[in-house]
Amino acid sequence: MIPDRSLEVLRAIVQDYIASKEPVGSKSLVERHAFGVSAATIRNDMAFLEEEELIHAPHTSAGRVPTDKGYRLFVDRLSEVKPLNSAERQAIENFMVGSADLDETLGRTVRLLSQLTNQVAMVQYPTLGKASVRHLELIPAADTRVLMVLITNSGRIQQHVVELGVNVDESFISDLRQKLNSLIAGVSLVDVKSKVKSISTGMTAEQSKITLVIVKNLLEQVDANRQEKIILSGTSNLAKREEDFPGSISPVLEAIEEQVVLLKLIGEMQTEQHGVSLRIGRENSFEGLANASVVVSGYENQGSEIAKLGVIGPTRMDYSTNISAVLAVARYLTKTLGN
Amino acid sequence: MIPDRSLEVLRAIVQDYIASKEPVGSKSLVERHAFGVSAATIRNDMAFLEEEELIHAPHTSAGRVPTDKGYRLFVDRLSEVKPLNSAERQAIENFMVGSADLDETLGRTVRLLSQLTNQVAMVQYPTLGKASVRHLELIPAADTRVLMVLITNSGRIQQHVVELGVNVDESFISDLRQKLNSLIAGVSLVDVKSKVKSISTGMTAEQSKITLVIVKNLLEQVDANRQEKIILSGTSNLAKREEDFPGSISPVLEAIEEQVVLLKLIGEMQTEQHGVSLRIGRENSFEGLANASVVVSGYENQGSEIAKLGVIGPTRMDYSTNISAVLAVARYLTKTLGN
DNA sequence: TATTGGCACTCAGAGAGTCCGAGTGCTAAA
DNA sequence: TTTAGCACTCGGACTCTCTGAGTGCCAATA
Repeated sequence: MIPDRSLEVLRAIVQDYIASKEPVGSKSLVERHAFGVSAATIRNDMAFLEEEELIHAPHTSAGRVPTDKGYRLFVDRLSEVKPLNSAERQAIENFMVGSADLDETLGRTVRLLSQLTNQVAMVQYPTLGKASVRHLELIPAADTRVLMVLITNSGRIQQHVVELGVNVDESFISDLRQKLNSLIAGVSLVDVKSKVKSISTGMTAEQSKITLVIVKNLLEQVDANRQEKIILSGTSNLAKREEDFPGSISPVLEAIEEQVVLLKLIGEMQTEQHGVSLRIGRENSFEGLANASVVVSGYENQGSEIAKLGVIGPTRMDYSTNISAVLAVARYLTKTLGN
Repeated sequence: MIPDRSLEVLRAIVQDYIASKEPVGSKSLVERHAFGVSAATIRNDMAFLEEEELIHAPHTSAGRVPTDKGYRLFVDRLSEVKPLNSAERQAIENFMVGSADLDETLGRTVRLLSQLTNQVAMVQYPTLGKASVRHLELIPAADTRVLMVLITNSGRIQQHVVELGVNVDESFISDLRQKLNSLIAGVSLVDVKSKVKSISTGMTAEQSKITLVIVKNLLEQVDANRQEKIILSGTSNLAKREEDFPGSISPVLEAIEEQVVLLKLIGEMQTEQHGVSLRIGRENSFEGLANASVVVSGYENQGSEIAKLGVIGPTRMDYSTNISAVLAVARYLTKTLGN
């Protein structure tokens, strides 16, 4: 359908455009690439590519710029994943060495990724998955409220305020805490539900009611808020690439500031080929990201908890480099979290 | 020293410039304000203000723009703190109602503040202060590491990875945890040090060594990392005010992305008059914030833990409004945290 | 049929020139 | 001390022109 040489021309256009930020014309194309044909021939190919909506001319007497569709074809069929150079691999090693708890590891990871790619980097917190309960703490807060803290053996800490509706009986809460801990400490999160099933037997109606509220919230913690958090780094890289965002970077900043938006975005993206998932320009369902591309890959925490990380940048980004950086960091994070 | 009318002229210039974003000239000044004198007189006053470096002309035939020094005089002596209107007060009420744990309360606060001011808002986490220990958890992580989690009665949770240097004996760690908890649970943070003093008596040399490492880290947690965290909101507001930042917003984004920079900045700012502290333009020691102003106020957590919150925006910001918003939100946060 | 050289055409952007008017400083009179 | 008057300045807006990179098309060529 699309002749080989036309594809080569598309690849050359994407590469040159990414490098120069200027629309690329037929003449400079034949100068910089050894096609073995004349500029006129290239022009025919370019006319064909334009018909296919893979490239687009900003105005009559300008060169061509890849469309979203063009970038998509490029990453799917034309680009090779470029292995990291040794300096970059070294940077990863240096950055991650001596990593400590989950928060810090993820924090370092997101900084690393933004530095490697010069884009905005994001890392999603891992899901609960197969982790087990380490400790459950109940802290009476206000009159009718209790702060619940759940600590898992993978080092994750979740907290939530439970509204009881009645005044807190501190000693009862303390008993309940001990009882709950003896039931679920060391128990895999997925098994918590069955363990706490009959906890309220032998209690007064009042106590039973409070217990049920707390258990319900505990199960919500275990079950629901799995992927609720994303951390970002390198937001200022957006401003440096301002010229790549027609209009303003404001909508992009707004989009990435909203955890909800990012989580939805990441949630929609299923890993495709090469282990990465990619949204180019208007493929993103968010208007604000119409000029942005998102590269995402998955990582694993201790072989079971899985989440995603990636970068966000202008559609005019260096896909090969960014894809390989995201992949490498995802692999490295999986490895770091594995032990 | 500076005649009254000249001060009035300065006030008018600041107000008009904030409203219009245009350098303001003598003629438009007399039109919009009832000075009772002619433009020529105003021009004389303006020449005087310029000599005092309170205003500055971008070029010969343009109007005048306040300098940092001019803004400083304005906020110190000329502006009145403008009380919030009822819609704004309503917004605060609505926003904070049903707030729950510390994280969520601060999260809501920072969003509220950015929405009220249309600037970048920041909230610092409260210091440990007079809180007391609720629970200490020790979780063996890797071979030689232990994850330490400290929960206080104010709902704050701190975690830290402790490197022991030797392999972890799980049962010993478990014993140690119980021992520590029985010693310090319910104890005020400031008293923790004396309580754990002689914990290692009766232990083997090996155990004692491990214990000391852990206790050292515990005390560090209690003592050191008091004000280590700041949360931000409304970063995209910067991009909307792009024209107010000559050059690029990139340096500003960089500065606020660095927790260290923000913490240093906030740390340097001691509350001055009206209960707020203010840095205008180059008064900030960070080059990247040369065109930015920072408004900060303090708030209290349960009458003892104190921290700061504020906004960052262009020097050409509406100081009256922002100062009152920061003050109101700080007061409201103190109230919310009080119970 | 695919490729090529040639050619007329297009048009954004850079540069030069002009003009306008808001704003200034100065001076001399009130 | 204030004011009216006036000459002067100069950024920004506007127009005009020119240039050259780039295009599409066509007829000749392999």
